[in-house]
Amino acid sequence: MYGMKDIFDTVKSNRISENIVHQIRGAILRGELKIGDRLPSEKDLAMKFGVSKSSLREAYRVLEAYGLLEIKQGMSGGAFVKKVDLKTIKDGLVNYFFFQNPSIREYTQIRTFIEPEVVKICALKITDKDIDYLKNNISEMEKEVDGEKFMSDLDCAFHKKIVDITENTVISLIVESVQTALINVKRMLQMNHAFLMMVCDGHKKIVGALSERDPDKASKEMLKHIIEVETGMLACKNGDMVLTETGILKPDTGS
Amino acid sequence: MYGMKDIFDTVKSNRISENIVHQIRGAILRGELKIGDRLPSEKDLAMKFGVSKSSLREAYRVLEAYGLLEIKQGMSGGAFVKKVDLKTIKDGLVNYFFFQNPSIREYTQIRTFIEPEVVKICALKITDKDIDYLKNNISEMEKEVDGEKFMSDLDCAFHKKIVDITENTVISLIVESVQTALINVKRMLQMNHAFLMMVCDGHKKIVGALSERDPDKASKEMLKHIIEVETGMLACKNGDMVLTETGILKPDTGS
DNA sequence: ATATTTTTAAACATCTGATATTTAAAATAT
DNA sequence: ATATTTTAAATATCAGATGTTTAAAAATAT
Repeated sequence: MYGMKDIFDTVKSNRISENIVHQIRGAILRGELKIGDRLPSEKDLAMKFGVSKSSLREAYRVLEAYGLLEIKQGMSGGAFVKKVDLKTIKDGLVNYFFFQNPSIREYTQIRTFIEPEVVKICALKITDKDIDYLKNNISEMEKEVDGEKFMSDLDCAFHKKIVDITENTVISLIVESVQTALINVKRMLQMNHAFLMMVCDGHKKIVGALSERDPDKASKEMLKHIIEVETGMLACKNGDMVLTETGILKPDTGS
Repeated sequence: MYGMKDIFDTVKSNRISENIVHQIRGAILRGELKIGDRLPSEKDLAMKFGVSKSSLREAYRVLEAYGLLEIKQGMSGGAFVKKVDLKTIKDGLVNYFFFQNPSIREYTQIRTFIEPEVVKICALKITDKDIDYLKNNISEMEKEVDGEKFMSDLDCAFHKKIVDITENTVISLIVESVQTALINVKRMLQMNHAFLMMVCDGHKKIVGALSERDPDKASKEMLKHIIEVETGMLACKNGDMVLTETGILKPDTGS
């Protein structure tokens, strides 16, 4: 008998709500319930399942937390099957990374693997309209070199735009998520004016290479930019420092 | 006034439970609540917040769905702050990818960016014990070339082991998640014996290169393996086919 | 007829309070 | 000491009442 332990999940809960969550999620993932479908009202479905309203409500809440349902109040309201959106996933990753607390190096490493390749593809597919968008993004950024909060959004939007041009939903998800997580790290650091100028400059060079439709040049500029950002972030905190659970920066005393 | 819309999130709900979720999640993410901390009992906290038990219960349920809390019944039970685990994230991604329904190409592309680089690092850090583990994994796999279900787990474990050697939590998360998502696609296809043999063969060559501590060779073998798997999967479904919402394979009529 | 306002009903949101079940610890018996 | 039983704290579930939201229907005014 080959490792039975690997086949079955350990049963830990017999909660009614979990059972219902499992059934409804299963129905969605099997395609029996489609986007926009309206589930029965709490009262009706509770009756049908033979459980109390509260148990059913909890199930609906969990499914809503998963991003699988949208629950609307009022007449012709109810629970509707919904496409899971990126925000749900990103929020989950923020929660995950909070405890994982990856180093700047860890974030940078994955970026150096993906984004230089992404921009290569991008150089071959990019349109003039896309280039205008990116150029506009940079000018907006230059106007805002003092407002870090706006910068973060523009920085995200820049990298998001580039990755979206590849039309690969998996890569988009990953790049955007890493970007979001990194922004959260940046927020903790006090980025100075020089850093923000450096970011703008890097973006300009990338767009320059993209305008020339030069994949290799774009790739090199992207790699340089990512490394520069890492260096800048590390410099923003003299010595090795880590983000602690209290959100305060303190020296990394090693593990 | 620079684009106010970008600063504030649109307020959509005034639900009590959501407010509580927001507060508790915030306290965790600010580090005011740490792993293992026990929150007050439902009754007590409901009193403290001045809300009903049911509203508080819903909040606890949602936080549990996020993976931030573990709720235990019985004496000295209650709600405990918990590190978000990988399963929570993976399940979320399964939900997300179900609707996104990426093509095999999209999965393969990201793999070709990451895993050949990962295995390079791996070649420099791998220990003899790690190699034994990988070799053992392959022999297990060879024993099971007929039991596809077991194969999937072993296949995942193989790639997981390699990525874990890099000691980069961000990359591990991504590789494992893509792997899991891909396994779900594979499950829908009827993988034949030849395919499974090919996987084993690819793994053997990768481990061979790793044993020699040859990063470039390992990288090339990994890339070859990934492309072979893609080709094999595409071959498993004559013509271009997609995973539909009903879980059935049908010809991709293009978009 | 058209536009505005009011009413209405369906559905979720919240509250109250009771009962059942689970579980670890404390008490008891062996 | 060990095994068993009891107990108490906490969640799980249920039932039913009341409040709030919301879109559609009805009534009203223009």
